[in-house]
Amino acid sequence: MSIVAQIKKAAAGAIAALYNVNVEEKLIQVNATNPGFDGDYAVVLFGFIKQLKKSPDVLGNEIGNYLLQNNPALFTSFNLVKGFLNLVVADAYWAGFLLSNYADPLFGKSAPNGKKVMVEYSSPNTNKPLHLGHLRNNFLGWSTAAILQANGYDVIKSCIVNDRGIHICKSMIAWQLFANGATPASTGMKGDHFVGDYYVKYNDEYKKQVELLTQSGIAKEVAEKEAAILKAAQQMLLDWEAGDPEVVELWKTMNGWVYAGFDVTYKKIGSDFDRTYYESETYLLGKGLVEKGLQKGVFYRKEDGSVWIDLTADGLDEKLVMRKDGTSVYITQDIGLAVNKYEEYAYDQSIYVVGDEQIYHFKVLKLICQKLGLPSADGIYHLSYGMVELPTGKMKSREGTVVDADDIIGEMEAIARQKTEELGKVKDFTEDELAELYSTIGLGALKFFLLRVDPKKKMVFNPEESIDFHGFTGPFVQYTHARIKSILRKLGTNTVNFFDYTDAIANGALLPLEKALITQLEQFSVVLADCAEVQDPSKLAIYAFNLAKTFNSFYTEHSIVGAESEVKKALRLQLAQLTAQTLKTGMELLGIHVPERM
RNA sequence: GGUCCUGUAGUUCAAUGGAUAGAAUAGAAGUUUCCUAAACUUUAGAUACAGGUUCGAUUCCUGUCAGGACCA
Repeated sequence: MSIVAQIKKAAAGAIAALYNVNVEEKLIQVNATNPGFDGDYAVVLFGFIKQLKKSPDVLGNEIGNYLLQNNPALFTSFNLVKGFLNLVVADAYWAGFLLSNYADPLFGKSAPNGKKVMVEYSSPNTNKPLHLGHLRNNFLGWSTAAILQANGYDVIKSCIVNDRGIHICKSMIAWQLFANGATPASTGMKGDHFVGDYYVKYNDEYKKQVELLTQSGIAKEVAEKEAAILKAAQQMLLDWEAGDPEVVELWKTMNGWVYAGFDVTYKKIGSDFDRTYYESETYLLGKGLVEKGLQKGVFYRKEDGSVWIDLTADGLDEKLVMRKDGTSVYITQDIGLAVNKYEEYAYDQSIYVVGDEQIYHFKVLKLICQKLGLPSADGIYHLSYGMVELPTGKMKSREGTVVDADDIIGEMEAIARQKTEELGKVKDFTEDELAELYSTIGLGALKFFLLRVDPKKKMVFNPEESIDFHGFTGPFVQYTHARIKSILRKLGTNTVNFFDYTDAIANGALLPLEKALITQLEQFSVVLADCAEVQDPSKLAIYAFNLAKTFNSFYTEHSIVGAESEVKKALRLQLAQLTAQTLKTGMELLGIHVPERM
């Protein structure tokens, strides 16, 4: 049990014993004692002074004395500052904690809890390569899945590929018109970039055609609908839906190119999926549910034949679920897919990692599923994240300000190389080892940068700052890990006698930085559980950074090799070992590797 | 028109209703015969505005202003 949980339990016990009042442990506030005051953790008393009709001082003294008498192994003293009961935790307790955990490879993680969670993330369109926004999605989705898994959940990672629709038809038509049979192989291009270029070409041509039509006196709104290339793309979509063999063949070919490109990027960034859905296989799924909804009276049909649901009573709008021509809309497909997923996996929760522009969409999705009485409904959860913006504003593909995923990864690796060469610390590495290190550092910087911010908030990607490897960054944490591993290699944990030194740890034996490090390590499992509960990896990134920072201060101040006693040497070595292990676990859960040397 | 989100140092980000609002970076000043200086130490600098609830508000409520997203 964490120290905070133990204090809550002990405080609740004290109140029950002293005043015969039952207080829920959850309602007892325990904070870290502020620096400048004596103590480790503080029980906040304000909440009880009314209920127990005692002044903070009287209450604090009574509870403090009771805690001391009944938990002599845990607390050594207390003090009162205003309404805060500051408790000093015994140094021997901290030492005992360290001794029993320093060698545990599963430190911080939880046993299986029997709950099944599906995490859907990435969900690319197949008409263009991935960009920075997709990276935030991928990193967030992968990391959330990993964190849930570490907390005992059975996790299924899934992906829905938007492989059909007007967007891919636009690339297809442009390829037919302009490519002269060129392929990724013939041009030496990565498939997703190749297809993306034809999507750009489509838009250029479309603009040109609209321009020409407008000049010939046609109104702009009409021109935008009548441009020949748009008509051709729309026709192609109809042909695709009708199963025209030639169109389907081209569609398969071009999607194949894109997948080959995506595979390279996914492998590079470490995104993987247990189950991949394709929109071309799921887009008809929801149709049967429309009939069911009509029968149940959840949906209604308008005069023109279109089908709607009225959500105004829930503060939303009326929402179209089927067009008058009988084709379904996005929301209908999503309902169908949700049902499908539930039938396949019987999940407790289904998390959708999707941008915050779709908050409304997911509200509607969940609500409709609930009204239809689907068992898949209540587990639906939209993990929304904010857009990634540039200092100049939003990324706009039309203005060419989109940061390409492959480009930015390449840039980060190049900087890692440059920096590594400047410092010259790994001159004995082979080419393969160097390449791996550059990838570890470059991707580590990028992932950390995108994950260190609360997912819900939009964030600004400033290329100049983001490529910094100093301060609150991935490489900072990686460097701290490498440093510790260097010490462990030199000292060799086998050569040190790890005797049980708890008896030798008198109160006050731990120096401030030793204690700061050990208390921070003790919080790891709590932080990890909290990350899973609120589905927010940024807390883990912040924790890892703070832990590394504390270690660096400790490292500068106190020698491990030249410790003043055998007890301190063993203790500090274990501290270093557990810190390295915790940094590694934490970073791996963010999808970031930590190097042995850098 | 309606719904929702966000406003914190110059900048990018923190802070379960709790003590003196933390970091990073940029700025200023330092640290290497000593376990990796991608490090460490010191320094200056912020809660958009106005009310309300509370023993206590960056946090909750109302309004204003600013930025953003979505629905038809």
